[in-house]
Amino acid sequence: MSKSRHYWLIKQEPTSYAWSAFVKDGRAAWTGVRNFGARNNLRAMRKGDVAVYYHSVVGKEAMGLAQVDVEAYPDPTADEGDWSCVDFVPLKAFPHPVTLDMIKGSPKLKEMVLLKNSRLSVQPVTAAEFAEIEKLAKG
DNA sequence: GCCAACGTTGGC
DNA sequence: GCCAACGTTGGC
Repeated sequence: MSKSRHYWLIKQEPTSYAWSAFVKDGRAAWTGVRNFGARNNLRAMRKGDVAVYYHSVVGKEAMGLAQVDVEAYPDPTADEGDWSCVDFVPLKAFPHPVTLDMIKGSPKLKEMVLLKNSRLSVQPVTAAEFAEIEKLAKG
């Protein structure tokens, strides 16, 4: 079993926490996830894994890449329940944001969880999908 | 354990 | 602003 980096997609409404704010902060604890599937994905992340940072609702585009800096630990914002968060740091901004329309228009991306289950806020991305997104981001 | 009702998310 | 999709809750 070779160890391989895993890829993810994290979703955030820019009116709540925009990519630009994340870059300015230089780090973010990804708290507030209250969905079991999303939580399990957070827990599966390993330091160094890379996540596509996607703006939902407003913009509907992938802005850049975040990297896992601290693996899952108890979410300090959870009053009750078994919830986790991870810490991300900005890795790089895309030269060109990848819009939802571009993703929908790419045959290689038609199986993305983003399209199949758009409500899941923390999703796995395959290596092939990730490579395609990076390609689209170059414009 | 089933399923209807409800709340939330997110695209349109 | 609307509504479809999904997850959660609660009655039975």
